Amino acid sequence: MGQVTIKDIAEMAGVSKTIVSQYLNNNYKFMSAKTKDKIEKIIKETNYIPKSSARNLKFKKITVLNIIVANLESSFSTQIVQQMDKRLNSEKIHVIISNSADDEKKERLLIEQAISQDVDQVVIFPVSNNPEHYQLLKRNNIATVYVDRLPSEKGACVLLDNQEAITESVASLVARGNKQIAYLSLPLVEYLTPRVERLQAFNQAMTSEESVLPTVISGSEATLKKRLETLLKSKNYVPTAFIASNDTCLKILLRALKEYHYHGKDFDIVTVDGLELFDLFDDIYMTIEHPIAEICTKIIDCLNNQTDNQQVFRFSPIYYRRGEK
Amino acid sequence: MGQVTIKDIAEMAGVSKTIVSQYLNNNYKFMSAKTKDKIEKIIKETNYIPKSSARNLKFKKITVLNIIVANLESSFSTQIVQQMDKRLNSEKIHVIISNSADDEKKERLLIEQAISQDVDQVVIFPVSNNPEHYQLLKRNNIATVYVDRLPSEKGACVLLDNQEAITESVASLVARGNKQIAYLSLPLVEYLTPRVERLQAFNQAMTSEESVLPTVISGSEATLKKRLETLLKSKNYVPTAFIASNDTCLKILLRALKEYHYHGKDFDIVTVDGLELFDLFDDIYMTIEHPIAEICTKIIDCLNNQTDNQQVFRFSPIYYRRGEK
DNA sequence: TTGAAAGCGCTAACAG
DNA sequence: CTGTTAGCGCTTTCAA
Repeated sequence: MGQVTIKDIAEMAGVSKTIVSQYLNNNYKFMSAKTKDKIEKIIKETNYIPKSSARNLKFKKITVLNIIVANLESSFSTQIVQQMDKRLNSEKIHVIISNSADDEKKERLLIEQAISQDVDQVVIFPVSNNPEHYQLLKRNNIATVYVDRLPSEKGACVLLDNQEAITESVASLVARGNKQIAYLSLPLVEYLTPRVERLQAFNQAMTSEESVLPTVISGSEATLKKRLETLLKSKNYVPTAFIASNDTCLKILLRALKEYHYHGKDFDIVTVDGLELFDLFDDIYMTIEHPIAEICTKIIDCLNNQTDNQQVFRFSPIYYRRGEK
Repeated sequence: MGQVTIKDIAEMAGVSKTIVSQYLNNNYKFMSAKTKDKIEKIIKETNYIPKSSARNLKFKKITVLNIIVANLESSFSTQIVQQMDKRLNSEKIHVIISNSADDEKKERLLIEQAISQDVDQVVIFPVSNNPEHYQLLKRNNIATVYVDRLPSEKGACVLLDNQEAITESVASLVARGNKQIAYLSLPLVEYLTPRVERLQAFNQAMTSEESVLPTVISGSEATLKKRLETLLKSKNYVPTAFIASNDTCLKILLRALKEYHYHGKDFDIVTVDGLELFDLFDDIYMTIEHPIAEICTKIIDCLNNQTDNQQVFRFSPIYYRRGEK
């Protein structure tokens, strides 16, 4: 008993495909109650589910939204995915998720797959600065929203107000009397908007804080770890506060602090993302989170009003401070 | 410039659709070099990408694998997803990910969507014990592999050897001289295989350890937290060791220990999953992980030899012990 | 109320 | 080497 089709249902019900099709589209007004019941019964029995690929061939019936994340392990990504999925996935909209794994080639493949699968909407965490990828989406009339990173192509984009987040971080740390602040970042690739913007904001904030000594440490995970070790070992200068520009940096920092038995020595750590560690380490003075619900609302808005909303939208962060709860 | 189709390409190249179709299927043997070049050029220029929905309508061309996870935040799930995706996603196989969010209704919807989208293979972390859901997959000839939980329906299933994992945990803790061991679990719903099997293994291991006093604490996250607090506050009896039956329990435990300033008081914690916290807390004596690569190999094997492999496959855990590295 | 026919984008026989 | 034709599963005119 291979795939059952509309033809089978029609034959079993003793009607034509047309009637069954009407039934499938909840168009009962021309149908006798008897016919309707009969079709309903047969569909139930056979577990018939129409193929959306066939339905969409001539007339678009089902909207498919493809969320392409760059990193399945980042909490920001999974929160966006979960929220979007929860709000949108339904009989009418199918939400499918893909993972580009921070790989430019993979991203290209996924975009091509999206097009070939006749996807209608894409929400993407871009991993390349190759405009060609994104032009493909546009050419195929796919409504697109970029998340977290400014696209090389004109389009709707949502991201954190990085400037505000870091400015506030510095202000908080200074207000608490810190004179030596270290800033941790992954490699500063030019098109990785959050990294670049956050560091810029840090440097800018520092220019007006003359009494504070800043240190910037950046590099791959391994490099970052090494540099941090060097810093912590050099007994002459150890910062009193750290800014982890994302949760990966935060974890590296916490490991290093533990290894050098610096835990409990009263540091002030501020981090962007990584809220789940907030409750576990007193050293984390403040965690900065993305306003997920708000961002998703805007994403949905942009998907539906693609022409009006070809801009960049920045969102004020949410601050979790120690003792506030 | 809406969707460009095979017809457009054929017209632009001055040939029939057939030739273009042959080109698309890498079937060049009947084609003049000139024709081939012309088609190639036009496809490049127009960024034409054929629709797999149309290709698959009559003759199956592209395989679609749908991974349905129950919890996007569990590291086991994301690791499986990433590994599977890395190994399989290609021109010939599209891997799409969905999230049932531990919701039975959602799972049903996703299964129906998979069928309607003409998915060929499903890898699912089941969330219900409703056999009907899974029969739907079978009826539609979808190759299915269940992960982590025994299905209510006969089929291929891969999961951790929970018995071995917990037996080994207890043995380790006892060998280290622990006389009071507390076991933490989320609610013991009957069809949540890992929870049930692990607790059974714990109870069984305890029957042969007469000198050890076991405590079992289970419940929802909130309940677990409360019970743990009660336990830690009652100064008369505090365990010397804990077994966290998964990473959610581990986080609750670590929070509770911190809140009561028990950190650094030399507990022995063993946990299933949650390796990322291993380096951050000395109290974690051992972390038990799933052998992801091995499991994925078996999943792929089962997908491809569906008829031979309708059994349950259990995998020996990987143990990370403090000081081993 | 219902059915026949055309067509969506694509592939594969089969003719030329 | 290339084109014609039929058909995949479904929806929608349009006619009965």
